Amino acid sequence: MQRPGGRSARVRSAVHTAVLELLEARSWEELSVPLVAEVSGVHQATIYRRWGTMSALLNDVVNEWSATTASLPSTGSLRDDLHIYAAAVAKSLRDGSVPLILRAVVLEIRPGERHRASPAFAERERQLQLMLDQSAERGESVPTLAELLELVVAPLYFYALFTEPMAEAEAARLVDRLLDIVARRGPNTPEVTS
Amino acid sequence: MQRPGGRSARVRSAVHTAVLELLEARSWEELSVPLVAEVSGVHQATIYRRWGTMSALLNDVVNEWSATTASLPSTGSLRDDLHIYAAAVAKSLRDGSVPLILRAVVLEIRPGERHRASPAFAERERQLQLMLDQSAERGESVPTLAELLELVVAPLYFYALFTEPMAEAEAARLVDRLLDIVARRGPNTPEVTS
DNA sequence: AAATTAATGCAAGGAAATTCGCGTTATGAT
DNA sequence: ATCATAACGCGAATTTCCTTGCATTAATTT
Repeated sequence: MQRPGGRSARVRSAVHTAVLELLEARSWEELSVPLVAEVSGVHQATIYRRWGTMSALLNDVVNEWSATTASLPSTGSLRDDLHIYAAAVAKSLRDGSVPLILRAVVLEIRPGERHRASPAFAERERQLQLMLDQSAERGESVPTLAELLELVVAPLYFYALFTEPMAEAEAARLVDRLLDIVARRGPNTPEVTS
Repeated sequence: MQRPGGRSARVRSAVHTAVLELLEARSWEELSVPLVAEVSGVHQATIYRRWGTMSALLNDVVNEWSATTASLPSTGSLRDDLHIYAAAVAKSLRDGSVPLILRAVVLEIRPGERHRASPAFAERERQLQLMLDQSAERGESVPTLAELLELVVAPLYFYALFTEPMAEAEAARLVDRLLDIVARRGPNTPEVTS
């Protein structure tokens, strides 16, 4: 019989908060369970028993973070929705802690093991597909999810990881290019590729 | 007075080889200096003295690897060059050890510190810019470096990191889309943006 | 509110990682 | 060939990380 409420929830929250604080303040390699224990006020043994490894703890933090991230906009116009979404992603990627969370996701990749999308991204993709579907029902010509990922999301993450996070204005440029391609393909939406 | 040759070079090579072996064989978090020492036959203390941390060692391996990577193609046709390049990147991203090296690059990002492109990428970008310049001199209409990065390189890395590495055929699709955009913009190359 | 028992705290113990002192090897200069 | 010393090997000391057994707290059931 599990006991998710009360003290356990408080401990979980304290540990998560401490991890996020440390991710912003210290460098990656000095992040450790004993440090998190000290900052959070939770005992080491508790953290080890509940999460096992630093890596698993990071993964939990990432899932929590993605779940509580603001939901997608729904203005009735795909163009507006995408602009808002792209700006939000660009902003979050500039916020400091998010690139570090990204590193946690990257660390979860195991060699050999064919890794599906990390949970954080799976949820995001589901929401994006929903946005596209709703737009299609309104009769707009919509890009595919793959196009959205490749032309908007991928560049945002690429720059954030390897060079400098994009400015929000630049992110808008990505959306415009995507919609430009879609528009040129034809305003009347053909059959959806099954 | 430094002594880069002879034994030092041999030690460096043995350690690098061991790291690459371990990156392919074991999971990320069981990678450690003592393990590298055992596999390479080089003493722990030597590794600690020369590289300091596992992270710094990984960075060194990455730089070495990028320096010895095959140079870019030069067929006389930008389209062919790009297809070959994209296929090569896609292939290397499927090869197992390279995604792991990618992680090393990502891990080098320090909080706060405004990170420019890592040396490995800076060199790659230089080579790509050269390819584009040569094509422009031949009178072809060329994309900008940013366009090439955003439309071809970014999706390749995005998929490799967060879902599944792309197949080489899919990579070709990215190149076609890029060239399609460039062609529609006008076959006559305008002034180069300074 | 009494009872049951997850979940945590605590402290000691063991395991792994990192550093240090010192003797040895062999590179590069003379 | 000889010399000075950078770089390495070795083993021990030290620090840090992780585990384990037991006592305590408090969430949940009755």
